Amino acid sequence: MRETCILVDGHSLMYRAFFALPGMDADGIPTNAVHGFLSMMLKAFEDIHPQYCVVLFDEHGPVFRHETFKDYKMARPPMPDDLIPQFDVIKEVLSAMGLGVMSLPGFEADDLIGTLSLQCKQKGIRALILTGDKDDLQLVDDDVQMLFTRKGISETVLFDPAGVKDYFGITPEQVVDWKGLMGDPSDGIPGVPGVGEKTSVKLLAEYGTMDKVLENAHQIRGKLGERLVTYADQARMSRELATIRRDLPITLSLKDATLSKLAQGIPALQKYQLNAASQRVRKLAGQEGEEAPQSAQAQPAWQTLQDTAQVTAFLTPAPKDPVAIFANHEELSLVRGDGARAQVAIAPAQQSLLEPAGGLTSQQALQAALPQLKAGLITHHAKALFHLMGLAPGKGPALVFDTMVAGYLHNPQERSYALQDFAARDAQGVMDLYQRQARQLDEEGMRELFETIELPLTRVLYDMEALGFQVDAQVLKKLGADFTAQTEALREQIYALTGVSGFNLNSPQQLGKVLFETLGLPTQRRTKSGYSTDAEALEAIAPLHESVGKILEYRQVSKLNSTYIDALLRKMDSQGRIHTTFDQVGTATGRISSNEPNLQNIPVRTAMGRDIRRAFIARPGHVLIDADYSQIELRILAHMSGDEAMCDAFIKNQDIHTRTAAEINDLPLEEVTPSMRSDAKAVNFGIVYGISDFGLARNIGTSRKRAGDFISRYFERYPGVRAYMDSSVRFGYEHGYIATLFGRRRRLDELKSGNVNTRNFGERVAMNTPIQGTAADIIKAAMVRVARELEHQKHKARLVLTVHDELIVEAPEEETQAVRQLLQDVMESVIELKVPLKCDIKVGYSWYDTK
DNA sequence: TCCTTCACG
DNA sequence: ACGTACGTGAAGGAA
Repeated sequence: MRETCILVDGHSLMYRAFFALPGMDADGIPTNAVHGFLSMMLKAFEDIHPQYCVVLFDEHGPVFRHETFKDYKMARPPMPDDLIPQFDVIKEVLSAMGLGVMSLPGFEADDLIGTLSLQCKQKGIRALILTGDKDDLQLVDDDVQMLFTRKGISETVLFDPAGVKDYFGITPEQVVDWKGLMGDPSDGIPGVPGVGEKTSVKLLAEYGTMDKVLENAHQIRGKLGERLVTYADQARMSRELATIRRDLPITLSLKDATLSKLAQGIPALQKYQLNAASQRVRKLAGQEGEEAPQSAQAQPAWQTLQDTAQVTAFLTPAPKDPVAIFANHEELSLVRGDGARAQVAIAPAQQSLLEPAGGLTSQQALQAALPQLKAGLITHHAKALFHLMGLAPGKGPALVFDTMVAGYLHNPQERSYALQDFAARDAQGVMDLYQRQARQLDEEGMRELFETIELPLTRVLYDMEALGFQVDAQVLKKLGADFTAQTEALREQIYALTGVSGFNLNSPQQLGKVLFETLGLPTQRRTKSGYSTDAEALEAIAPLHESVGKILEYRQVSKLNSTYIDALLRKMDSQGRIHTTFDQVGTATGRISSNEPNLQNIPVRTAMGRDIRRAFIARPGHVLIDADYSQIELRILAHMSGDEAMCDAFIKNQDIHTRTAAEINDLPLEEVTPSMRSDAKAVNFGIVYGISDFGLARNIGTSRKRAGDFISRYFERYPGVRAYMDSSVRFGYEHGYIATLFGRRRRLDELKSGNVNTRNFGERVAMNTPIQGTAADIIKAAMVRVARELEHQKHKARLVLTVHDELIVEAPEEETQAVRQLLQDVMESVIELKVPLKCDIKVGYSWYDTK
């Protein structure tokens, strides 16, 4: 295995840690930054197990003017007083731990990192840069990776070249051009005023390099073009400032940077009362000592495979048992292609491991392994692995177990399902985890849910992602032009009507000032940071000033433009299709979510927004078939509560909102007015959410008392519903979790809280989750069966999207009738409840036409 | 990064 | 007395 040297940007990490953590001190010396710094560094040690580590610091000494541009940098904010003394503390501790600590007068940490990473490369050692500074992304290549800290100090992401491109939309080579254009105030780099992260990525995507951007600046329309011309020189200078040097007169001394003497730092850690760090160091040092002799005996030797033939040989004859594969893509699905390390463990008897090396990429290794996986695959985050393999739709190994999905079923509320524990971060670890989770699923009664729904669903979702949804770019562009014209006209009108021009309409803060201070309109609710300017607040004052209606309209149109037009156009592939990513482990209730782009919130409620659905189309010769469950949540409520009146309504196929209105107003169905039905509809929704009189009152705009009356009438007429809700809450208190009809669980820690609000929230969750979650179970089961039936019946039609209670299939025109029937039959029969399941099906050439 | 706002079920 | 409907993802501004 290749050796790894971690290069830490001490300056960047100390800043990150200082702002991320609350103040703390040891005998009057602040240590919060030291504490956070060590926590990040030790996390990297635990996860990666590097052999070497050097920490680099800035040193602002005499500067040689001819050597560097950096003394031209703008003034930076001064270092906080509490941070300054912490640098001496951290340097003392790091030196005591036997790690490398370096600085060079006149240079910043990133130049030292640039230089040392190059030296690592030359020695054949993998360099791993630990930093919170995006500047260093320019150093990333096949031998140099970067661990980037996010969310304060709690999370790191591993970047290789493909990961950089995926995440930031630019290549490592483009980083200096990118920084040059957008600047970085915290680093004293001016950039081009008015050009931020988004604009610079867009410019580089279009022109490739800064030089090309500046060459073509005069052709770029509007303010942006002007600024690029005016500030061209400043952009070029900024690029120089952002360029990291790799030729400083320093030498990497590996023997002065090993992790073998970590334990010697423990006294220094204790001196500053850094107890958590001290414990972790003890463990790291102890493990090293204990594990080494053991691994030489019990652990199988690594086989380094250089080409696909060796991979095939390694897996020949094809294993009779499922093969576990670990690929370190799970951090954020970011590390792909060359960067991903794939290991294969064959269970249970023959415990060999392999690691691709040399010119062999893990993608090639995985593809070579594919035909040999006849007994199936066990892995963590199979869907991402399928993408890595480039699996063809419907092809590939049987998925035997997915440890990420199993982890999700065990607790659907984890923030991340990345394999944290170092022991699990290899193929054997995945195999061990699988054994443990399989037992756990049995214990928790979720084996069937896992095997018949979630696991096969993974494959269905992969095929949907890979297939994508056809989009008509022309329709989007036309709409975008209309929207842009409208926003510009509205903006001018608003400036004229308010008498204030030039303020940023997208800023709630500035807008609030204009409406509530300049114009003196009555303030509505307040938010943490000022006046509330959301649609509800604006609607209340709309009659008082003509500008307010225009602002609402502006908001609507600019939202459509920024969220749907630009984003979707950017996501189209060469075939004009958009590939969302479905998150199977992202929601607390069991629903699937969709991201990058989110195709589950494409507008439908307003006419203007709904037009966007004209761009979502079927391929030539195909149609879209859209099937949605009618009132699935209320039908589930009827079933689970067994309430007689509610079941009766569905069995008689009555309109449930009309029936509810008739019940609570004590009228025959024929005498229900539209307004009564509308209120009853809100009550029905409220029931599913775990109703309160306050919430209902706000929603339908009535008094709290009247809302309360509605609710009591409702429970009088549907007594079974009340009994069911009570029993759900009681179950939650007794067991600490709540379950769906299919046994999916959600923990209810909120019910243990001493805070009433938290507990009330827990009770609402106890009422809502079984309903929302059962609906998710049902549509997931339907998806698995639909996909299976389409294949068995040799149809070419395929699922392309799911939106919670809706499935969309793209079908050849000639299959329309058959597939339409298939969808309806499968969806309505996927489970038999006390009331019928009903779905509505529409066919069209665009999603708009399936309304 | 956090907050506000708003698109969907 | 006190804050409230359930579940998501994305954009833009402020700091």
